[in-house]
Amino acid sequence: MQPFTATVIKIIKEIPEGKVMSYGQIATYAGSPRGARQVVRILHSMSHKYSLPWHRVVNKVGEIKISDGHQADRQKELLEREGVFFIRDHQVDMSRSQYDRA
DNA sequence: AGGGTGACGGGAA
DNA sequence: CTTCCCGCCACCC
Repeated sequence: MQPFTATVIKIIKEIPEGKVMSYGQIATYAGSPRGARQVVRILHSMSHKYSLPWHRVVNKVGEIKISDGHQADRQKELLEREGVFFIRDHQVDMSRSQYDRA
C-alpha cells in the first residue's frame, strides 16, 4: 500500500465524533495538497475494509456531495446523530464542526 | 496507448 | 449568488 494511502486512512480514523474534515484538508495533512481526488478514491474503495468514519468527510465548504442520494441521506443522518452542526439541508457548518489539526 | 471519470479545489467572470 | 474552466491523478475501460 502507498504511504499516502496509509496516512490518509490514519488521518480519517482520527477524526473525532461530531467533527468533519474536507477531502483537500486530509490530502494536505497527508502530504499531497493536490490529492483530494485520491482521498475520494480511498474512501470509495476502502471505507468498508478499514471501517473508516467515511461520513465525517465532506467537501471544502461542508457540503455532502455523494452522487448516490441514498448514501448522502445516510451520511447526513450519521452526522446529525453525532451533533454536527448544519447550516442547510446537506451542508455542514464548517466554522463550528471542522476538525483542525491532525 | 488513449480517452473518460469523479464523494475535489481554486480562481475568474 | 451562479457558471465556467482548468489542474489534478489514480482507476477503468
